[in-house]
Amino acid sequence: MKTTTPRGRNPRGQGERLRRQIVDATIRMLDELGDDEPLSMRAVAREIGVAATSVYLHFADRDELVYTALKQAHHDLVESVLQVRGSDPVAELRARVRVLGRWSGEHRGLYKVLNESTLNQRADMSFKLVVREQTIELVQRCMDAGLVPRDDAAAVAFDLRSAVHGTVSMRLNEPDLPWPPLEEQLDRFLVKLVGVSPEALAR
Amino acid sequence: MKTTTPRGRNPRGQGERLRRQIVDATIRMLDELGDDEPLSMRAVAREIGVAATSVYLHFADRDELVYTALKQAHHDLVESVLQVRGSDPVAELRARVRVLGRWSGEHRGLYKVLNESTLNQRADMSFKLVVREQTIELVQRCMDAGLVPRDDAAAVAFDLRSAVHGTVSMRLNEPDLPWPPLEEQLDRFLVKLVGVSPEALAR
DNA sequence: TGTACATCAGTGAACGCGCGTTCACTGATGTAC
DNA sequence: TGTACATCAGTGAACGCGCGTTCACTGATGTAC
Repeated sequence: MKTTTPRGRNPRGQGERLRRQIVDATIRMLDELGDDEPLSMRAVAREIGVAATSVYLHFADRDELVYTALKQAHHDLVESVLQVRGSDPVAELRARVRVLGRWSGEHRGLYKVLNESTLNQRADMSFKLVVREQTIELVQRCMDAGLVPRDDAAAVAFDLRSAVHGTVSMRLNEPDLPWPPLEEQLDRFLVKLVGVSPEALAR
Repeated sequence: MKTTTPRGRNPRGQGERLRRQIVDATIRMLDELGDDEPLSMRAVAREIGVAATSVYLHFADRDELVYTALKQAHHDLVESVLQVRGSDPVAELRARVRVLGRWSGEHRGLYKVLNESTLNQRADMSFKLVVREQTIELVQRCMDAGLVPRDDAAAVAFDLRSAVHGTVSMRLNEPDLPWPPLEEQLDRFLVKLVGVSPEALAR
């Protein structure tokens, strides 16, 4: 689990490299822990083979480090979800939901920390609002294209996000239970909650 | 926040009283913390005005205490959800979902610890399966009574539980966002995911 | 009725640990003159 | 070309803290004889 490079001092002007290593290690460790509280400055430093004090060269305190790492991780997630394109708004919505589902399975701990850690109450996580807005907009586009019944896009998007988050959360928190296939369930949500026609999904 | 009774030694044969106090305090503190990791034996002892060592008279270690408290809390929740009756299966399902929603709002921390703490992966939380089974059974009764379209009851129940858990989880984790009314959303879930007719809910 | 003993419901001091954070420092590399 | 100085990228020792857990103990109350 150690970082690849054997640690030597970075050349002059490259001090930011350590910063990147610290953030990467923090993201990795948060993903393993699935919680922010038990992540320690000392453990991060140990992970990359550096003195604990060196972390303070780049981050004022633990909170700042964790916050930076989460923002970074969330940014990467949003990037991969939003870059998805589809032949029409419904296909795009479906693809996005699937990418989110897959990401959550591949980054179980990060998903938990981002959405369920107590940090949500202690720090400003407003960067998460993008997802909310993008989902509403995309649902609206589905309606505008006449692909799903016209309705309150914000409410429909919220219902969809709730259901998707709910099943993902249950799967992550009790990974040992025998869960039914996620993608089929996501399709049901699109059909039942958004009003996508089953034929549109079969295509 | 302290326990009511000023602490004196319990009379002979009443040693179990302390045990109850410890569990109650633990439940209270877990509810405030919304997480099991930061709960300490010493803090529990402090809370009820007893030596830290006294906790060990009743619990072998921290895990045993937390586990006992959670089991207790879950039992209380299940009691209150399952005792709900309705004039027909649909009314009953709706009432149960509402009770769960209300409970989660009143015990935000407990709901989180029960459903989202890492304890789910470390301890045997199989007592939670009752809820799953009862929901399936009730959905099945709704179908048998011809009140909702016949379908795979297990899948429908799972979809419903996902959606309900999802919205509750989002609301709990970001309590400061301006969430739309919960009960209306729960009704939408009943209509869209289970197939309850809107008229049945209007009654 | 008296007394030795057992049991019960706790207590206080101590252990070793990992933690966040601060402080004064080191030693290589570049820069001004 | 040489050298004093500044800057950069770190380090090591130390602080005080709260924690889980163990250990030997205390002192009131009941019980056998």
